[in-house]
Amino acid sequence: MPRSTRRRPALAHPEPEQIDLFDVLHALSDPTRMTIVSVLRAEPERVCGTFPVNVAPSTLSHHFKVLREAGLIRQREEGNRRFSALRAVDLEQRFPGLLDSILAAHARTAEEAQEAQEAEEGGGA
Amino acid sequence: MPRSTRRRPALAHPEPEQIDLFDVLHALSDPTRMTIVSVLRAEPERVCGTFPVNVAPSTLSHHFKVLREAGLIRQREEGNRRFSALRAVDLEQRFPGLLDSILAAHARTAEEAQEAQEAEEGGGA
DNA sequence: TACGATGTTCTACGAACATCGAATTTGGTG
DNA sequence: CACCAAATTCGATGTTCGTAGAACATCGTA
Repeated sequence: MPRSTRRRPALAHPEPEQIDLFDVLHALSDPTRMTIVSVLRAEPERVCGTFPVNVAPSTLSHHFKVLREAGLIRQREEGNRRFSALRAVDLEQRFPGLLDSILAAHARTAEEAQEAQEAEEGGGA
Repeated sequence: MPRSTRRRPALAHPEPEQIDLFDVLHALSDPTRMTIVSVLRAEPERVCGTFPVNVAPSTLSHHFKVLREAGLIRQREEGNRRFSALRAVDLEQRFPGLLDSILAAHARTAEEAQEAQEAEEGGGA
């Protein structure tokens, strides 16, 4: 019996057909969580502590839990670290086109925010 | 100066470019509001009190306000009644494909709920 | 074994939210 | 004018949410 694995309770992930639309929309209605998902779309996996967000570790842990229980990300443990990955395939199967259109909308919003910031720095300072 | 119109303050609607993605997602993360939007997609306009939702009038009024301020619906007054319409064109311009994919996802969810109910009535009773 | 790093759980708190009932405003109609 | 209908605003209530600090668990390593 392996002693070094699964000491903590296994991470709960909903099955693809159990993913609830309202949970997904609620999860993505928070900027911090949207950032996490957005970053995760560009790379296969990432360690929890390396996301570009300004919140306390406990808060970040809470957000990961919300995303995981909503079915948006999958988390696996490796030693001390925890890797997160976007469940893009499962989400595409469950709600085709949904994630893409939301992330596209967010990318547009992010562009605007950046342009506004540049305009402020250039003209306001 | 017409006395019979615009006694109450004009209804506030955000411009298309002011529509915020997080406001939209949050607005649609509530089942009652999702139902309103879903119904509104199928017809051009509808009177407030005729939506198939089970909440008090004051609660419904609150939900309409959330939807309106998020930019999802447009409301106009006609006499005593208030008509609501989906801002499909504005939303498509602001976030292309977003509303369609969300409503498609909701339609799929609604189908499942109906099937589950039928299965329960047929096999469980 | 002791220590540091990573991440979680527990607890708490203020803000926001969904809900309702009562009172109010407005408009149509007898 | 009196009354009713439609919808809102206001006030209150209980819940959920986002946040952070403290304590705890786990792992790798000196």
